[in-house]
Amino acid sequence: METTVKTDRRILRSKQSIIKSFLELFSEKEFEQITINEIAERANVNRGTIYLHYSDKYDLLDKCIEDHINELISLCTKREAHKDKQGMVQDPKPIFDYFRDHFPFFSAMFSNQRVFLFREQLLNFISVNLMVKMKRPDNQPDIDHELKAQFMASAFIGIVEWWIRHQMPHSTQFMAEQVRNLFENNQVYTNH
Amino acid sequence: METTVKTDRRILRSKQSIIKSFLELFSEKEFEQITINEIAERANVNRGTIYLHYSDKYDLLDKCIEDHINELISLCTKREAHKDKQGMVQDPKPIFDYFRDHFPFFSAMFSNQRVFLFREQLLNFISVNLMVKMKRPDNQPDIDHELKAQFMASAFIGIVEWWIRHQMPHSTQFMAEQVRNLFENNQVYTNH
DNA sequence: AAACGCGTGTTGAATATTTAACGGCCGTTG
DNA sequence: CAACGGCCGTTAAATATTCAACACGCGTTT
Repeated sequence: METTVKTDRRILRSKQSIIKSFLELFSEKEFEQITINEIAERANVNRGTIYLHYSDKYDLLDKCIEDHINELISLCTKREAHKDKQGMVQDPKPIFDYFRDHFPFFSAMFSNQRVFLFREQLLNFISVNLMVKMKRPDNQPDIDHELKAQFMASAFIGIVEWWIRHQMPHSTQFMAEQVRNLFENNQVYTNH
Repeated sequence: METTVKTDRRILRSKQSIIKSFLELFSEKEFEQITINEIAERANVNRGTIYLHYSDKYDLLDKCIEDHINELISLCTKREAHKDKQGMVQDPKPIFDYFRDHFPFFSAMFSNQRVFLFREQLLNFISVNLMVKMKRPDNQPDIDHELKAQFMASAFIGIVEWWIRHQMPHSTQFMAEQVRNLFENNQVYTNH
């Protein structure tokens, strides 16, 4: 509702630059080895500027993850509003497109020790998203919805991780079809 | 000699950003259609900032060309200092590497009406570079050195332009070998 | 004709970022 | 132990950039 008071362009550019070089470094070396100095140097940003926006490199990593999770969320909710093709269950392709378009980030995430932070949030996002899709009256022997969502979400992430780690060997279209079939087989979707 | 008083990082980042989006636009549409507003918008830079560094879009284009010409010059002179492999005649590969590494720019240059500005400066750079390589006592019927340089430089640019326009169908290594042979056949190089 | 939209250059005040410096901590080297 | 180098996190003053607002020209619409 409230029109977010357009943030100063300098802030946008600084953050962009900082995040970009941080992710580069993140894919090159161990997180613990990365130094604020390096990030600033590569981003052509003063060291102080980083502290102006992030309290330390852990915070920086958190913010990066947060940003992408939020993007994914808004991607889903925006599409839900659009009536015909709802959410990530009926058409997972846009989700895969997003993964593809930000390959450097997700690739770095999946090939790093600190993946746990990330996986946890991603898993939460997916399972919540699936939960609401399973509200239909179920004539099957009652399987707990939350449990099932967790199960499917974990499976979904497993596939994504495999896909990213193998340099995206299939198109997003193909992946979307596969996932949709898997979902259908497990009766996740809602309508008739 | 004088250590250039390290320019403010904000200037560096702004110029980088401006030039980047300008070149993007340059490869997308006709130069005359490009507007300062567009450049600023895409670069996440205030319109005023562009005027702070460039007087108008023509100046901006000039500066872009100038930058690359200077890079090429310093690339050659630096290598001349290094004794064993001198200049662009004995080993043109680094030159081709530079073209390859800045493909977007040169590609835009060669596929645009305004190529003339660029070609003129590039031609001048090459021919001057060749001139100094032809100082040797020549037992051939006297062909004017300047004329010959112009001739060879034009030929060189022709090859580069063909290579860029065709999306670099050969490796820089291969191109360098070809060019070196052509130079030798025309007795451009100095030492026995 | 007047009114409008759109791009250009240019200003002044507000603000983000830079620079250079500080003190502190830690690991290495003498 | 002392000295050093490297990174940290923070500060004050200098500076580049932003924003919003001008006035201008120019083509289009009313």
